[in-house]
Amino acid sequence: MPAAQLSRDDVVARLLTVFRHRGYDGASLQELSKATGLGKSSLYHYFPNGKDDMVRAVLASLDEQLREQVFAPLRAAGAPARRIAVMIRALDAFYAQGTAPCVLAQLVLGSTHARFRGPVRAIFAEWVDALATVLVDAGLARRTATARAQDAVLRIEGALVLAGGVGDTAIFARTLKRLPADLLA
Amino acid sequence: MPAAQLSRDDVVARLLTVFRHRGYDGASLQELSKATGLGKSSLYHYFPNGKDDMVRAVLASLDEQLREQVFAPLRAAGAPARRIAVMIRALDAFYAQGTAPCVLAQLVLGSTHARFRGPVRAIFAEWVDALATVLVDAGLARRTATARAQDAVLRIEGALVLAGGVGDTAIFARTLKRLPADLLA
DNA sequence: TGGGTGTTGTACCGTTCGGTACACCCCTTC
DNA sequence: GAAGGGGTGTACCGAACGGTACAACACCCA
Repeated sequence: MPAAQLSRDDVVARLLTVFRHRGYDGASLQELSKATGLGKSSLYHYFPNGKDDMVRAVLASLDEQLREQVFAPLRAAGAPARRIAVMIRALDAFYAQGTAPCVLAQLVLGSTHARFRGPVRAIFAEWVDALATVLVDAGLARRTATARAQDAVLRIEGALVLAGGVGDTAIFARTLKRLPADLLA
Repeated sequence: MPAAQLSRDDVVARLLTVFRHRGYDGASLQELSKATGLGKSSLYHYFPNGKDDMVRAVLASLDEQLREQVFAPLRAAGAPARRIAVMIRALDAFYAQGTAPCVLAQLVLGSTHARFRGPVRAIFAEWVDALATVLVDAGLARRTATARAQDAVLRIEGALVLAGGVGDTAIFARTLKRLPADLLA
């Protein structure tokens, strides 16, 4: 029950936006505090181990969010193309049309890559697996399905980097748009 | 003329390895000092504006390095497939088979994305342009050539992220391997 | 009405941060 | 061998860092 009626989920969501934009090292307690409206003492009340705990909470929340918005639809019944379309719509929103960085990429690069390896790896693995499931359902062999799923995930991550790098969000949009055809080809 | 006979280029190269692994915020002067063998005072002698100058030197060095090892071969005469192969060999070495992060991605994400936007954008743009040139030479229309060139660059960046994220460098290797065929298809 | 619990602001801790001042040292050049 | 200047180590600066201690608050339940 934080100050301004923020639920724990809301707090974690705000932490996410700081970490995804600043990275672990760039996210200071001061900024985290301002973004959540919680003083340092409250932050440490909810996250006793400081930034480390905050990132873990962010990753757990992200995992849950992706699970219901992306992985579950991907594994649900229905036409493969339709299931992929659901994922794409969710990703477009989550990454704000390519303007918002991926917190996973942020954590993989940087000095924290060892510390959060487990949860980060789990999310990526689950993502690839869910996507591969669709492709298997579409008739592809498991091996090629997995390879293509990896290619899709890696393209999304790369599109965020390149779009940010050249300042052209159309790159992200185009990458998303081409995904279904390339996946199901 | 640094302490241990390091040339300026060697110093910048060592700065690059720190920044690519730690990011801007994660790279402390202490680590930069240790990596180069230069004391803080010497570092500030060569780079009067501190980390900012160091990163600019790193980007300039990277630009030059890519120019001669990647962009020039890409634009040189010869069969398109051959030119692309040269690029791929260079990238495989530069990214240490997918184990070393990209400093450009590091700077695009993180809190520095505005500060170094210019040089980062220039490098990405030049890379895409050089690659598109090959594809135009191979007979593709300019528009499709550019789109495919962007796709290739973004795949490389994404492969580095995903390979790091799941701890599987084979993802990077496979991505590089498939590039020529996908590019020239 | 009186705990008790969860939550918070304030003040503070030691450390490290990026950055500076300066004396010194070596090596050249005359 | 004196003068100069590039290069360096040492010591230091104020600020910000991540993190803690603690007293007071608000609120619920008895």
